[in-house]
Amino acid sequence: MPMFALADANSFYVSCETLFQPGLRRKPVVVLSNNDGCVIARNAAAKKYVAMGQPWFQIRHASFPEKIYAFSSNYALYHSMSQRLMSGLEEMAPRVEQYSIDEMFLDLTGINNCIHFEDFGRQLRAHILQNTGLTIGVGCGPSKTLAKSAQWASKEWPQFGGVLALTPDNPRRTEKLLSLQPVEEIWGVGRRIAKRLNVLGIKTALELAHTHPAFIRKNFSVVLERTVRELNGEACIPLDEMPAAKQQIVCSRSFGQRVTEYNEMREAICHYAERAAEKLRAERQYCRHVSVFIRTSPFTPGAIHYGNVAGEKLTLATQDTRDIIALAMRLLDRIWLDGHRYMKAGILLDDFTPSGVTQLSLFSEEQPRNDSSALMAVLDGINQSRLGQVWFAGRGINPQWKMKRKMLSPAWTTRWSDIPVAMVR
DNA sequence: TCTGGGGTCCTAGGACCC
DNA sequence: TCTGGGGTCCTAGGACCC
Repeated sequence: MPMFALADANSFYVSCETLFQPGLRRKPVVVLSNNDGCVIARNAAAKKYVAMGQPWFQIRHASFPEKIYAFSSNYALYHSMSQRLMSGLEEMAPRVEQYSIDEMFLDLTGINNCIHFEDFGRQLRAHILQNTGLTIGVGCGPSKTLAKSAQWASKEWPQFGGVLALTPDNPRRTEKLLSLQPVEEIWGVGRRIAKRLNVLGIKTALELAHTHPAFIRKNFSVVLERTVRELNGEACIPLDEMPAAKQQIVCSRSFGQRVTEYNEMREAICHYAERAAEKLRAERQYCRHVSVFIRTSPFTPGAIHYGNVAGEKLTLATQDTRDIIALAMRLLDRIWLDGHRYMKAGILLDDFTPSGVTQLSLFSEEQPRNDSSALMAVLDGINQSRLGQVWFAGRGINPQWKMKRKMLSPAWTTRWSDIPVAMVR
């Protein structure tokens, strides 16, 4: 019988911030999305005042019984803390799957020959706390979905001390927990599906578990059918140790202020194209398809919302920034309309192949650039060295539209000049 | 004034083939 | 009355995740 654990950090982004400003730990703290747009993480103290996804401008001027501390997202810090967290977890289990920036599935099959699952969970917690300063929750179950449910419960009820195991030898306990879990809290059930299930009278995880899989498959999908089976302890979703190569790369951003000039938009698209090409090379892939999209804000009252996307296939697969910028510029020209106040734009690369020269068309005039890989290697080498930066002129210098990050914390763990100093008297 | 970014998988339907 | 059947490939859109 397989056994999975899910380990996940408590309010990860906020914890990363308060780790270096411990005085804020018990105060309400939130982390904001890019451009300081809306709330994407809250600690326990902030949960009673602020909803997930709530726009910051609504909160900033509202009055609360306590001051709410806000940080712009600092992904350099979160990534570096994530790496420490993940290597700490890897040390404790032979087979693991990193599921998100702060979550890891661990294969615990057979481990109960030596130690109880919950004792193991407590060891895991202590190990991570000591090595990173982060507090994690641990849920165990015979399927990934049940491990997720256990982890949800470990946070919902503090008396579990952040560790909870659902095991086949105690089915009553699993039933009890599932009867208390609303369907929208199940892993794989989002708002839409939850609504439809509620209409059918299925409100709790236990009620979903007791619904016939064939009925679910017919009326919903094979995905939800799998969830039903997983809730019944049947492991349908295996541990994925080697995540497959990416199938698409997206670079998109909302602007710090609206873009109305064509030249500004060109700079932005050029910048995103550069970033996307860099990511593509880091993945050691070549792409054969590029799309560009631009859109206005759907929230502006009165204004007509405009959004459009254009895509095109490349004759030759490429990972050369010059090819991707050139095509992106042509695509932008197809969808650009004067007179709109654009809020967001982006580029998407897909249709990947692991090597550049696939099959040269007999009649194609186009030939691959022979200096490409050497030049790109030099570009990436300089930019990764952190000693200097080079970029394509089309991106411009210090543009108006760049991201707002007014409340950014220092790069505590990734920049020498920002390393915290301990004062000893 | 002000509302995130980056992914995955599945399905339905159209185009096209013989 | 009744207007084929079966297959593949591609794309757009919808659902989900953090």
